[in-house]
Amino acid sequence: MARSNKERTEATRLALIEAARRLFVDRGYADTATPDIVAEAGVTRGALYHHFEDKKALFRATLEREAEAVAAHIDTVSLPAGSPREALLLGAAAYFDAMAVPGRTRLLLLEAPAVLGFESAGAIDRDNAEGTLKAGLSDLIGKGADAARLQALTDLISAAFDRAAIAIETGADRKAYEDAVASLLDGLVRA
Amino acid sequence: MARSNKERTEATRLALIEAARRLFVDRGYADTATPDIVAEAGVTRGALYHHFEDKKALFRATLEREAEAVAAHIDTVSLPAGSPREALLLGAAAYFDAMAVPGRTRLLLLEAPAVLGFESAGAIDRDNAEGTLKAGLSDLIGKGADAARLQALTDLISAAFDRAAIAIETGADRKAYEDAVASLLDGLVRA
DNA sequence: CAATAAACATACAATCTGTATGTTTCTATC
DNA sequence: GATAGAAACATACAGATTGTATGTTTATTG
Repeated sequence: MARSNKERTEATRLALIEAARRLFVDRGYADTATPDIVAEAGVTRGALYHHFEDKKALFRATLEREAEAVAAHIDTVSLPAGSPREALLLGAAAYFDAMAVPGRTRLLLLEAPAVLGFESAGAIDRDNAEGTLKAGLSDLIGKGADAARLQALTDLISAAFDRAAIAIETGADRKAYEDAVASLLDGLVRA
Repeated sequence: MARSNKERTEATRLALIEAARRLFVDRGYADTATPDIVAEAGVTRGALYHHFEDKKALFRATLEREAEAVAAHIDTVSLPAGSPREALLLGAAAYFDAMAVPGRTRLLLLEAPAVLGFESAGAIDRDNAEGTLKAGLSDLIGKGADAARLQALTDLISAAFDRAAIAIETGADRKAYEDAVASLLDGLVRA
C-alpha cells in the first residue's frame, strides 16, 4: 500500500467521524456503542482510542465538522444584502436550508447540549452563527440599544431560529415558521 | 413498624425520585449510575426496579414531578390578568420564577429532550405550559390569525422563553431578558 | 539499514444495566 | 388469628460497555 502516516490518520479519522455521525443520528449518542462505530468504520477500537481521547471527543469532532458545514453553507448565500431586514431574513432562510440536512438538528440542537453541556455547546454556536446574527440585529434595531439588551435579543431570536429549524425538520410547514420569524423581526424594528 | 403497602410504596418512590433528582441535576442522566441513586435514597436496586421499569422510567417520573411543580407555581400567580399583554408578561415572569429553582432548566430543557426525545419531552410541555401560552398569544394578536401561524408563533415564543430561563439561571441579567421578551411580544401586537 | 515513533490490534479490568431468583413484610380470607 | 397469596424488597447473576494496558505492524528518520 505505502500510505503516509498523515494519509492514514486522515482516512481513519474521517471514517470514524462519518460512521459515528450516522450512528449518533439514528440512535443517539448514549445508545451508540464504540464497537458498533468501529465496525461501521471498518477499523478497531484501538484505532478509535488512538485518535480520540474518548467517545465524547469523537462526538465533539463530529459536531465541529457539522457546525463547519452549516457555517460554510450560510457563508455561500448571505453575501448579497439589501436592507437589514432582508439580510436577516435571507440569513434565516439559509440557516433553515443548512439545518434541513437530515440529522443536523438532532446532532447540533438536541444531543450536543446534553452531551457537552450548555457551555461547550453554546461555545460552538458562538464561534459560528451568533456573531453574524448579533450584527444583523444591531443593524435592524439601530445602534442605540445597549449591549445587554442586544445580547438578550440575540439569544432569544437565536433560540427561535433553532426551534424553527427543529419544527421544519420534524415536518412542520416551513412557510408558517418563516413567516413567524419574519413577524418577530418586524416587531423589533418598531420597538 | 407496620407500614401499609401504599405507604411503603409512596415513601420509597419518593425517596428514589428525590435522590435521582439531586444526582441527575449535578451529574446529568448519563453520568448517574443506579447504584448511586439507590445509595442516596437508602434503598437497594431491587426496590428501584420493582417500582420503575428501568432507569429511564425513573427519570420520566422525576421530570413529571418537576413539570407539575412548574405548572403549580404558575397557576398560583397568573390569575389576575388585565390586558392580553399584561397577562403574557405576568405569565412569563411567573415562568422565570418557577424555572429559577436550581436544576430545573437542566432537567426540563437540557436532559429531557435528549433522554426522552423531542416528541416525549415536547409532550410534557404541551400538557403544561403550551396551551396557556397559545391562548395568551391568540388574545394578543387577535383571533384573525390562522392556526398554522399561531402554532408557529407559539412554538417560537416558547423557545424564547426557555432560552431566557436558561440564561437567567446561568447568571445573565434577568431584567435584560424580561425586557427582550417584552419587546418580542410588543412587536407582535402591531404585526 | 537500524532505531524510533506513530498507527493500529488485542486483551483485560472495572462498571453498569436489566433480569432472575430468593426472602421478608403486608393483605385478604376463612 | 392462622394461612395462602401477593406485594415489596434484597441478592446474585449475565451481558455489554468503556477506557487502559500491552502487543504488533507500518512508516519515518538519521
